[in-house]
Amino acid sequence: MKGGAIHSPPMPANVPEILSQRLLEAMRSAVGGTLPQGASPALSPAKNPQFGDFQANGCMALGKQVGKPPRDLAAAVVGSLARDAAFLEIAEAPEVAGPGFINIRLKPAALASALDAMDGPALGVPAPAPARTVVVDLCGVNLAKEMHVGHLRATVIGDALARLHARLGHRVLRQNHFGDWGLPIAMVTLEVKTRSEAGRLDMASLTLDRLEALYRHAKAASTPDKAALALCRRHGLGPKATAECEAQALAAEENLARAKSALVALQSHDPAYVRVWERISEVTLAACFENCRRLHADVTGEHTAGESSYAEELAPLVADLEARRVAEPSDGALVIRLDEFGIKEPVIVRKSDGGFIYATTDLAAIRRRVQKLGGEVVIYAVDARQSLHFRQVFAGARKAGYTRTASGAEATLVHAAFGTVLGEDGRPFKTRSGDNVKLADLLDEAVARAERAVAEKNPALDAAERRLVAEAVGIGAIKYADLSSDRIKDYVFSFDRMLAFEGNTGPYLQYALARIRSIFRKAREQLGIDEASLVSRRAALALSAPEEKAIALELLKYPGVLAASAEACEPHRLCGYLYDLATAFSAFFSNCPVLQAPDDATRLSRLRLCHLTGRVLKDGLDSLGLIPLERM
RNA sequence: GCCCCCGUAGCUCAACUGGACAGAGCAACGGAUUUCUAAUCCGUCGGUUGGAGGUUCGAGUCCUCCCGGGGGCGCCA
Repeated sequence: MKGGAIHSPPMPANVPEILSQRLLEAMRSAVGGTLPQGASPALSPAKNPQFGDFQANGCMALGKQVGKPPRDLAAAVVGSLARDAAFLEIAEAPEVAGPGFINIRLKPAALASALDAMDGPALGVPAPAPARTVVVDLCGVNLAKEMHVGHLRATVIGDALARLHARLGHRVLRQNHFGDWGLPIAMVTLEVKTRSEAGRLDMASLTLDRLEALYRHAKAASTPDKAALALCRRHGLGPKATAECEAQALAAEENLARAKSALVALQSHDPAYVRVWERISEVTLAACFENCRRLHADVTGEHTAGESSYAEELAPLVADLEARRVAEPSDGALVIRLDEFGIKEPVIVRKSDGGFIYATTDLAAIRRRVQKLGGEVVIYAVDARQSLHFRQVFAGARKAGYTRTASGAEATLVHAAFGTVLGEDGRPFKTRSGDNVKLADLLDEAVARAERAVAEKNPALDAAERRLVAEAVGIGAIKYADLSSDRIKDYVFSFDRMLAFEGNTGPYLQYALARIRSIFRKAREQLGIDEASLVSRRAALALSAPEEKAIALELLKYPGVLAASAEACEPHRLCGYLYDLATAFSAFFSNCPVLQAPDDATRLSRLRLCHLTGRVLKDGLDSLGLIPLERM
């Protein structure tokens, strides 16, 4: 979704809206005047077709509030609705069921006109009131490190949340919090610099693969092998082994000291170090942006703010905390106590050696995002293992006043935490040797598998299109698998399942859309029917078959699902909805001939259903960051 | 030791934030193709929602305790 999203003007035929209004009115008269705070008809699509099209559960909650039997209240509500002309224009006289449910059946004409009203540019999605600025923290790559499945989730989920909010009409700013600062970074910078100066490394042809190896090497060389040393001492492995261990420890200490001075050099902008560091950064980000491009995730340089970009802000920030006594000394360090937020663990903002740590940077990031970028909502798509860290930092920022927006309101901070990606053995997803799986390799394999499937199922596609389709299907499958289950839970990574064409998968949704597109190609070729004219002529919708009615009701849910999915930061809700819609369409497709419909009116009506279903599917896929396909 | 998250069909996952008989896909079994992509659709089988209490008209969902799994707990990011 680019720039400003599209929105509906106030809709004359917003059926759920009207039903809710009439219900609320009826509830008011049922209690004789004033409703208690928060009373709502709780109107929702019927859970089961036998209960009608919509159900209102509000009378049961109301009964509890006003101390009256819910069934009596519901009976009174139903009684006054049965005399309400505005209500009866769109629905049959409602019924009470069970402990106080109100079941509502729409009149066929009302269903058709609701659908017709939805077929505008916005697909029934209202403009937000008010539109907000939403900052989304996503991706979070680290310098000199390959992206792996953890970054996959942070990127895919974060990008989907950004798209969802943008689709609803909010102003969205993506922020890729790039880990490019700190001691480990200094280590690898020093390593690269030393090798390059010794002529053993060509900076121009530096690859991320090579960088990651150097990073590991540098890190190992600066870490005393305590385990080995302990082993030598405990088991008396002989003077030679012990001496080797001690030598390693000594060397590590020296290397660590060198890394620390490299960090100081970087911090004081020593050009020789900065040049190397910038090159490493460039190589890392080039790979990151290439991965994001393939992932169809909108993350580029303009969305990237390195930790280094906060470096100059940290000392003043901490001084501010100290001056205002938000932070206090503790064992030589400076901490913010968070007891008033129910958090026992204080957050350290300055180490006893005077250095800053990641919590300090995260505070600076919150301050920038809220007070400089104008974020009213800041969402973090970050691993659930950082839950405590974010609770601390959010509370600390609040205590410091960094969450106060320009208008004086408190920004909403959300940790959209996600679980771990597991292999099919139920253990964290790793290679056999225990290393992280490179994201790029994962994408390659998904695309290769998708290409084999496409070649087999649709040999008619030429090689170039097959390649494009495979890319969209393979990558889409991975993304959808990541988005379609509750993000807080761990999920099991399985190529076979995610690339299946049955069940709640990306390919299944893309396929449903491709079938719709195919119908319109044939409609044009064989019958000369143009999709655009279909809409402009507002062909009448006749919803007689159960499959037609089922799709119509499903379509009407879209705006509500989109809003709920964004509000809860849970893309899987939208996924589940799109799967239901695609399923309803598939049932329709096999039972209701469109082009071969019995008469012209039915054909046009069904074509409009296809058109609207296709639009919602495409809009939904766009909002999740999957690529809709004309053909597959 | 303290804190957080998770536990739903053999497997992988849902359940609109407290609503009606807990739903899908896979697997197993049985059907549907002169028709727009069968990459599909329809049906059958499959459940003490980890356990025990509690709250209420109503609990997979909220509270308490237990069991099991994962994670995190100032000076790494």
